[in-house]
Amino acid sequence: MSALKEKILVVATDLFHTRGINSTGVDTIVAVAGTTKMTLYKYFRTKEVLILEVLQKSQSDFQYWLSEKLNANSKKPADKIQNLFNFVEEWVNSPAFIGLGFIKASAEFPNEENPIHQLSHLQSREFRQFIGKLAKEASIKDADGLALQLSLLFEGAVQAEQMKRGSGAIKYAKKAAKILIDGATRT
Amino acid sequence: MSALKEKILVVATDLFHTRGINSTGVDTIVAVAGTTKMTLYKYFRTKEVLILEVLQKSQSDFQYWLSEKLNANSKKPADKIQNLFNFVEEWVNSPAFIGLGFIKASAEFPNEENPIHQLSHLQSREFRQFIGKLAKEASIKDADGLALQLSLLFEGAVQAEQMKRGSGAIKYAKKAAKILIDGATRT
DNA sequence: TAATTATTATACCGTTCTGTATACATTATA
DNA sequence: TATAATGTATACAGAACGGTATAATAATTA
Repeated sequence: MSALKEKILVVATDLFHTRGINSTGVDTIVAVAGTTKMTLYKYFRTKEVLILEVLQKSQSDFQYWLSEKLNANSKKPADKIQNLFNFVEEWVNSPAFIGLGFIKASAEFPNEENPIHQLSHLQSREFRQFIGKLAKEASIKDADGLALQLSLLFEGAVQAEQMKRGSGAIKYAKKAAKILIDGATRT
Repeated sequence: MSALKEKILVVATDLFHTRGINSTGVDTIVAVAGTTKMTLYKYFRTKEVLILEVLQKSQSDFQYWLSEKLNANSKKPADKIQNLFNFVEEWVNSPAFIGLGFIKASAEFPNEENPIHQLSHLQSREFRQFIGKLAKEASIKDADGLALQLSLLFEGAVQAEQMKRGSGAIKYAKKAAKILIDGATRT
């Protein structure tokens, strides 16, 4: 990928999160990225395409980071699901944390027929399935049910943290997750 | 309150939720409400003031409805906290459900110095304190901790439901809430 | 009825928005 | 060195935005 295209993606990601998507104009993006609109529109046909690519990249970066962390820590399925929120906490507390793209995007584009909303919804579902897979590998009975509950805690905590940093939400989400996981494991 | 002012508030509330706040222009609001900009700007000094009043009304309406339901059902504190998510489920599944205003507003206005963001944050905190009061009255040890956890589940479930209606999120949130409440009560 | 108030109708201002057209400069490649 | 691709600079079109000015009309109250 072109260095300039990547720069635009990085800058747009940051601006979308700190100022909102609709409130960030392409003029601002190119100014901060140090380039021009002509170049931006060469790599991204429309602003909507740019938004979609930003969402894609943010989510795949996060999922990749999380998978690597989990695999590096332990190969045992039971450990993986137990460690999930430890790494989520690490992610949330890292300086690079800027929230979850698909939460904000789905709020700014509530129309279910909007491609951005659809992608957000897809990403939310995919992350839930990722947790579901962890739960199934750990031989948890109602794996999808637990995955849904953990994803609610996850999204709720991220929501709380992106509303106010250092809210302590993730700490209690972690405790709640442990209770729910242990309860589902015993069953 | 003037009938016209109320009509504008109702219409704006609906449009903000179905199309997003920034994506809804005042021209659209007055057209749907069947009035003119002159009238809108008579009752609301700026669009920002209109947004703030919409948020205020939505949240106080919901909180009032929930309090009434809880009080009508049982006066025992232990029942109240146990029934919380039953009524939340009723609210979410009602046709009138359009989501939580402060979640969307905080996403669209991420700047912490923005009055809309500040109000959203305040409302989120107030609702958590409302749950905290229920927990304290039910003599739960770590009442604030439980309140935080329940609010994460609540906001996560509402977030999921406003992303896709009938997602079943609230059903599993209810189950998770019961586990967390029972766990905190036994302690 | 007269005076006041509420509401409409409409045109407009200045700004910002996405997206494009045109011309020029730079860099890489053959 | 010639050719092609990449990027810059700038101006602008067309629409939508929030908000205001002015004048006319309808409803309320004294």
